Amino acid sequence: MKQRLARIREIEALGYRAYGRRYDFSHTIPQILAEYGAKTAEELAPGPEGAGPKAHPVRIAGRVMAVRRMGKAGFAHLQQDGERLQIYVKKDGVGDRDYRLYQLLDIGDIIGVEGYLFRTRTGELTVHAEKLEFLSKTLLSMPEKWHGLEDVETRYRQRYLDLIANPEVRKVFLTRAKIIRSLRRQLEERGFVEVETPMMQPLYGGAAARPFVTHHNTLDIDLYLRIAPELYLKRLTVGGLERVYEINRNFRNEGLSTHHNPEFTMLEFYQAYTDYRGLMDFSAELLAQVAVDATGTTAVEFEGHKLDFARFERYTMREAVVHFWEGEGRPGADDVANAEWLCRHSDKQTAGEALADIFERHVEDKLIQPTMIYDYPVEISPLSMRKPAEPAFVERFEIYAAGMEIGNAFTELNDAQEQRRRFEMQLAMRERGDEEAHQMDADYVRALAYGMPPTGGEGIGIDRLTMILTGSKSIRDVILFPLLRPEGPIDVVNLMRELDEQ
RNA sequence: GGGCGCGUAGCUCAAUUGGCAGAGCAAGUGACUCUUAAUCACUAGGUUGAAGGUUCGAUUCCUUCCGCGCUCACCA
Repeated sequence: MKQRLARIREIEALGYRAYGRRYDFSHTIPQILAEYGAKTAEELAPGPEGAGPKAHPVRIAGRVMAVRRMGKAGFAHLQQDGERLQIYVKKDGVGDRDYRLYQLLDIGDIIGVEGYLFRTRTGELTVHAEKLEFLSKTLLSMPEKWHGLEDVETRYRQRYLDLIANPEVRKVFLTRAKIIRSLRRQLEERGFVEVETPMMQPLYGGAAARPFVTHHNTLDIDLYLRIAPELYLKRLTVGGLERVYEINRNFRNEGLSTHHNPEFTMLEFYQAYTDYRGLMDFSAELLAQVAVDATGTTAVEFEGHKLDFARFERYTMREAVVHFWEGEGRPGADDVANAEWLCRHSDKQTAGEALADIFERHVEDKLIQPTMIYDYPVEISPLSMRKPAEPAFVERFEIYAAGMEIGNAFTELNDAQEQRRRFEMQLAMRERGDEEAHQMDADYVRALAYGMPPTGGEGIGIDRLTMILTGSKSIRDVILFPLLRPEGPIDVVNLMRELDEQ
């Protein structure tokens, strides 16, 4: 770093700014590659009509990623938007001052180059430089040039380096943006309105999870970071926003794993006058289109499996247990409907909880193909409507792919009296020590008491969906800054202070 | 929280049974006006994650701690 700080003075002595200002480029590097990438040397060279040697003048800017110097001339690669273009700098071509600047370049510096396009002897599209401008100095050295940056911890902590060094990482996050854009566009086309509801909530609800707690000083109250936006969004359907959605963060104070980050992004949407059957059909359409928008096809590769979002499988939870059971003691349809059999195969208290438990242990990780599992036990679904013919079950389904849950949806319970009873059931569970049981949300019950239209609601985990559509096996690879333990002192700053004092 | 594994130069990695801590890239100096993992010569770069222990001697063996990864548990 000492050398590089000294180099700043050399750059300034030549009359350049080490930290430049505005640079009006004529093309981005990807634009040049797209526009001229297919042009031959002859097409770029001065034409017979006398187009002149500067037929294709360009001004570009980018980060220096490689330099090859050969005495009085040399090459460098500039990177912008994840793509690289070579420049050729010849002492005769740029003059002594710019050539001296070229000799001072470090890998990682950001420069502007004005010149014209040509092809080298080996055929690479290159900018023949005529004028250089210095735009920003790097004080630290870049990751190694052909292994890139591989240390997983550094990649997560210093994501900017990961993005510079590993172009495929950039692609993952661009795909994530496409997924979100596709969902927004499809929802907007169907008349959904995007809203924002509180992330700091006096009562948390809408899911079973432990919350983060924070404090508001002036009001002197504790607030919870939301575990789900659900109850607020349904208040809005009461208010006549019949199609609403929200894409934003939820926070759950739980363990970290390759499938869990404490803050994660959910899409939740609510549509009045439909039910879970309507949402199953809608989800299949929505996700198939997202897959196309993000990857160009409905069939994606994940961990060696071909997943086709154009072909959703559907099973009831009970069917799934029968169908996917492996090994000894495979149950029949009558077994999974039998409370005694269920309780014998789980240590849960009720038949419904036992069924869900058995499903999670025997089925969930086998749901590789995109699958919808429907008809859930009422015990684990305090906010969904019961099936009229089967009151032990609710009109709920979850979407699975690659062995992960990526969505959860149900016909919303809009009977205020029944909702009040369900909350009281949850309160009883809470008193028995279940930290994750729902709190009574009196305001929500009051909202329902004004009448909510029959409504279907759904949540889709954006991070997990992105994992599947980008082939990422850890959720940390699809979150730019995943939660890590704090790093401790960063000695670069101390070094900078010492060098500054000298 | 449990189990397994990893931590060596800025980066990517070596180091035999416990016997002088190394290479490539990056960096510095010099040569070179079409190179592309540029090449060639030379130079510098280390608290081997931390602390303790065993030993004549520890990157190597032991203990504890720190950080990270995988995995199990937890997590509709």
